[in-house]
Amino acid sequence: MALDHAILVSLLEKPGSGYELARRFERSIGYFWTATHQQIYRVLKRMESDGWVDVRDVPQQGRPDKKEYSVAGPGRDALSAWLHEPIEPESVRHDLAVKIRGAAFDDPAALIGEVRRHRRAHTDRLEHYLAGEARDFPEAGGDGPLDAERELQHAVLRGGIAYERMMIAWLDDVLATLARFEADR
Amino acid sequence: MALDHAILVSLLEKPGSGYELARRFERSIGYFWTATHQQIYRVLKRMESDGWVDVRDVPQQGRPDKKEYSVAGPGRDALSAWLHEPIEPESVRHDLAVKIRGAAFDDPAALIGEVRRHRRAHTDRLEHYLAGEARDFPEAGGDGPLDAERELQHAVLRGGIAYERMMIAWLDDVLATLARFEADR
DNA sequence: CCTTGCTATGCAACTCGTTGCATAGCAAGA
DNA sequence: TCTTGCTATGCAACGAGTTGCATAGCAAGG
Repeated sequence: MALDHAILVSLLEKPGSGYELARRFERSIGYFWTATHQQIYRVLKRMESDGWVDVRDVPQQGRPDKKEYSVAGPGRDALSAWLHEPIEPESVRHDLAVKIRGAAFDDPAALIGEVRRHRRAHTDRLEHYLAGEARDFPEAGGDGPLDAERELQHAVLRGGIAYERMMIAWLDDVLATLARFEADR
Repeated sequence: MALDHAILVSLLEKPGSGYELARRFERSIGYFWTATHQQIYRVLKRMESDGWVDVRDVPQQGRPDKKEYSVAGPGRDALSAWLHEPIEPESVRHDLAVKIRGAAFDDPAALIGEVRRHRRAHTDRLEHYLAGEARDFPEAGGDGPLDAERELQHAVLRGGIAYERMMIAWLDDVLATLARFEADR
């Protein structure tokens, strides 16, 4: 149940409403954890009734009021406990890999368009990450004072960058493989 | 609902029982798609009643009888239809990334052990993949006759290998980052 | 005024995935 | 003989995640 913890981390980084959290899950946090607004509202409600988060009604002008959530003591404790217990290395799920192996029983070359589409999605994400890195972490290598929040966010972002680069290279490999079947038909 | 399709692909590669499928999902298929035996039995039952797969009772000596499933026409059609429709690039879920960002609000250096554990899991998997590659795809580069099933399985395996190598390098990066906080406390 | 569109929150129903438990055949060793 | 352990299948309950829908405030433009 790491959605709870992902929300707690996000609220520790910056308190916000369910709506704002949902937007973050489309961006920064969402790079390694996805969630819809439904899930988020439900979890926030549960965490509120468990005393993990505090709520504050924030009137706004020009837009509807919002409920701003922030992490309370018990929520912090729950997060800390989770951080100190081991978790299983994640299990991966790649629809595309299923498709690639399945293509052997259909028309391999027909997959080329789909793989190209995915490649484009990954190059887009990579560019997005790199732009974010240039914007938020400009002092590359300049070892200033240790800011845990910044340094660790940067480390996670570097992971995202490495992942996208790996995927692009692999999809090129797959495309080269598929091309051999195209020449064949 | 790609579990259906993952099972169909696996049965096309080789017919088998629910139990055998569950074992494959711990190994080859499981590298990019996980499933427990419960899920598998449930899906097989549904696909059987939908006519996607055929069943055959296979008596065995020395062990309990089994039901061997194989893909029927409608199942093949369903797979083919899925192969030809676009899918969304997968959404990733990395508990460990949540932990790393969360560690900023706890004790970063306390994560070192956990990250090392994950690194070990990934080096183990990498070695396992490489052994499988050496065993099943020895003729590296030797462009023999085009066998779609083999070539595409190999391409997917290369993806797994690239993924593990990327993860190991990134976890080393994370460990170096965390080490700076250890020196600090 | 009316539509479109963004912010903001939520319910209900459903499907997918996990966990615990149960049963049963058979082999091998203590 | 009794236990352990692997093969083989399955039910029941629960929790996580998805999808469709609903409501409402407010702004901007046609």
